[in-house]
Amino acid sequence: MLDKTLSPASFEQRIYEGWEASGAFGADPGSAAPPFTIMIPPPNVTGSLHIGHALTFTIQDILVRWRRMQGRDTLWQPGTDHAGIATQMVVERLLAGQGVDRREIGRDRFLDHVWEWKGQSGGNITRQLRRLGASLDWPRERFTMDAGLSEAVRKVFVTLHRQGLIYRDRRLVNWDPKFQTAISDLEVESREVKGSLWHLRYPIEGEPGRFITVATTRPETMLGDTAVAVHPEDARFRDLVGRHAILPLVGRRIPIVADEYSDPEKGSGAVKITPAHDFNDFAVGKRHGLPLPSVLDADGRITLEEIEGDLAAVENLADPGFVRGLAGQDRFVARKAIVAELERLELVAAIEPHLHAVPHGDRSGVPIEPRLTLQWYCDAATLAQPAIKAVESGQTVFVPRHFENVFFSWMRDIQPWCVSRQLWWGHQIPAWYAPDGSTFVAETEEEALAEARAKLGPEVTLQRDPDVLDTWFSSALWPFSTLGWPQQTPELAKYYPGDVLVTGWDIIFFWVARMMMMGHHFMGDVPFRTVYIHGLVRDEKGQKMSKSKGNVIDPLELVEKYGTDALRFTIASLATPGRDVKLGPKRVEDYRSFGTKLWNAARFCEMNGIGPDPAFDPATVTTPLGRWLLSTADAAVAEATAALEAFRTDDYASACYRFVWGSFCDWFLEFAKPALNGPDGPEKTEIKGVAQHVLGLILKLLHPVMPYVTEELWDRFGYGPDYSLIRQEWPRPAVVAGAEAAKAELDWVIRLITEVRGVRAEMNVPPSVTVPLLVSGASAATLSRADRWLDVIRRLARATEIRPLEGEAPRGVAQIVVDEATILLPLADVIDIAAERGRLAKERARLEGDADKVAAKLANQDFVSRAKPEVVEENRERLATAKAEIARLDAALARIGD
RNA sequence: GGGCACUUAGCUCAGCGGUAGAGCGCCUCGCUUACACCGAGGAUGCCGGCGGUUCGAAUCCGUCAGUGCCCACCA
Repeated sequence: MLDKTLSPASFEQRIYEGWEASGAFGADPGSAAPPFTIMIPPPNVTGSLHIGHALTFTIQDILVRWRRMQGRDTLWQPGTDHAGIATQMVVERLLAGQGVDRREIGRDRFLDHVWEWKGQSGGNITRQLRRLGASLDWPRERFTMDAGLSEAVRKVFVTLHRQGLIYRDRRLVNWDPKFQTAISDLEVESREVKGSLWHLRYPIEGEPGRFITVATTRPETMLGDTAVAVHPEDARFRDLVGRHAILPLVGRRIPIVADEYSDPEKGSGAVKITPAHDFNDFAVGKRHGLPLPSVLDADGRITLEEIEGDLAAVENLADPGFVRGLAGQDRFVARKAIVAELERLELVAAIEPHLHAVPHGDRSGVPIEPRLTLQWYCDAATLAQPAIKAVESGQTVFVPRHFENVFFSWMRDIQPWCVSRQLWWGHQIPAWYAPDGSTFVAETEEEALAEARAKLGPEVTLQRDPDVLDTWFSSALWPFSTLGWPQQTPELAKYYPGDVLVTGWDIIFFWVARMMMMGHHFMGDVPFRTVYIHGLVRDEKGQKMSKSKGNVIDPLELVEKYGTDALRFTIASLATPGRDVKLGPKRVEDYRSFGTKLWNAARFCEMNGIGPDPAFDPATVTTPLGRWLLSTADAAVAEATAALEAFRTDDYASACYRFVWGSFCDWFLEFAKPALNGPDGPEKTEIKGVAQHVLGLILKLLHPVMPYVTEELWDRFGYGPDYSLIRQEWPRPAVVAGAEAAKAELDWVIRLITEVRGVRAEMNVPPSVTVPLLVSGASAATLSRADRWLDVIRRLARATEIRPLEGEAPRGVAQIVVDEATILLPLADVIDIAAERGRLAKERARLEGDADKVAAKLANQDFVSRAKPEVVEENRERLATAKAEIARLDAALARIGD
């Protein structure tokens, strides 16, 4: 016997282990079955499952389980990401707690610590994925820093370098002063900051008492100014172009140049140019051949090294002690000091409060410093071209489609990708330098050395580039590196390109775009055919979840409390493509009842001896109830399948919900009760056969979204060997003989019962009162129908009997119209005649309003001549039906008397 | 500044050219032998505003307004 209540905790773990042990998740490259491939977006190896994971992996698992049931050779490729900065940060913090600084212990020992940490916490996320029910092909699990993937990374780097698509360049990068590394444009986020706009007066050379005022938000960088720019058309400054200003504090003579970058509307109309600390100024500096002195070091502290010459030359112009004293000061401390000093010198013309966007490191949270350094870059613009074409031509399609615009707009204006990071945890760049500065890029040190020796002589020694690659560099290779590339494996041949990539819109640029680039370049084909973009999970109020807000939902807590299936069903129901999902415990609690409903329906079946019957053949079903259920089930299968094909897990969940709850439980099981309670016979046997058949079908239909409870029921009922539902064939819609007639008949019964219930409720007839149904004006077919369904109608409509009305209607009746028949409920004792008359009149008015609208439509010549014929016909029928019903209501009103 | 999305029942959202839908919530009734995480019944909408296209618009086009987001921008 099934327990009275559904308790997911009692079987979830056992079932998952059963599946995994049976190899049900495994792909088989040797099989003839067509593949279905999803590459997991690799979570951080040391991370733990958050609600966003629950969303993306639930969607993926639904697709995977469904395709597997459809007979596809399914590969859901698992793995984890080394997550360079994030992981290094965690371990650094851990060590700091023990009083250890990574710089003290050195690179090798630090990396030992990171590997140790990975060993300790690396299993968390995969254990949690198992709890979610994710049917990943675990034996194929990969890690972005395992030997194979590292080989792929080196191969790609070397190849792109040979092709000129990876190169080293000295230019401004986004420098994160906290992590002391370069980061890519994508890792920078703008934050609105309340600051000030300082108007500084720079003296004009040779004209004592005359100044040019520049406006800046960053006075501390003035030490590195090498020009002042004004707009060429700006009359205010025309006579100053070509002359020089004297940089205060430093005394450097800097040219006043005309450049269109300067905006006369902004600030004072003149702008200081600091080429080494501002991206725009860098471009201006290049145009005018200006020097590029850096005045901030890796920590974001003032350094005077590169302006020593200036200082030495002109020390008489300022207080040398002040400038010297700035050396080593933090940039924000220096800002205050410089402003104070300039104020003292009366060189501050104005200070305006100013709200502006300041770039911050997305992980460090500190303001980013543009800094002139030597880094490795990838020529993304070139790699982007085929990727753009692939989306344009539909080789890869985004779902929903409008995300293609997001993809295009970024890809068409893509900047060189800075791929080097000044970190230790990651793929060390395979580049070696000789003492003379020559660079050797090779997959191994031996190769690099051999090359160097050939070129520079046998004595040469090489030093490896200490930097590592951006984590997303290895992620970009994920769709083929996990399959064994650069080796030509059977997996690579069969599972590339993948079918679907499922991910959130927040990493289209970071990951999707880069996989598109690398996949196309190295495999000659796109990495996936479809990119399914889902939203982000927010709390019930639509707020972003964050630790600081304290509104973070732990998916494992929800699993603990409501069961995995409830969480999965909730997510599936709420996930509309591309839209954010508002989720809270309440929603999961609501959807949990669906699993309970299924459980209880199954219990009912069990109690009535309904169970697997291999001999049952749907084609032999003759009862209207059986045929109705089978055809309704088929419609649900068709709907669910179409929804999954369109990546609509919400529609899929809703189709299942409506069929199971609305059709199977509310009507079929209720209709089946009289037969099930009655004596054995062919009808009872058939109803039981249909019930077990459709219960099995329901379990299959729901399995992708609620794998645990369906598998448990499958096993408990003995539909197949243990843990075999996962391998069952996905149901196909079938043609059911006599489906139309059965539907007409059942619809009639359902309407009759619903109408009777309605009028009873409205007349406040207590459920304990049962009444006869007197039928007037019914056809012979209707009377025989009523007879056939007598037991059901008596039970569900609280009726004593159904018989034709003979002679005059009794006094005090409530009346309902079902098709051609009018049903009278004699309720002399309880009925309020006036209320009944009012009810009928209201119904008549509603119908008349309806009829008038339709009649007006049909009177419109344009409508009749231009609308589709079937629409016109449909309206004619509607009018006729309404009119007939009005006539019957008139009769009913007459019957009721005064 | 450029772009995208959204605005439908109290709440959360489907629907995207032919009679306005679901879940939850709410109201009334009910322990009818699967289920109170239940059953039966009910109320609730100028489908953001204004124009246009169409025989017909919640659905298509334009426009305005509000909301959210992405990209750019340390004068």
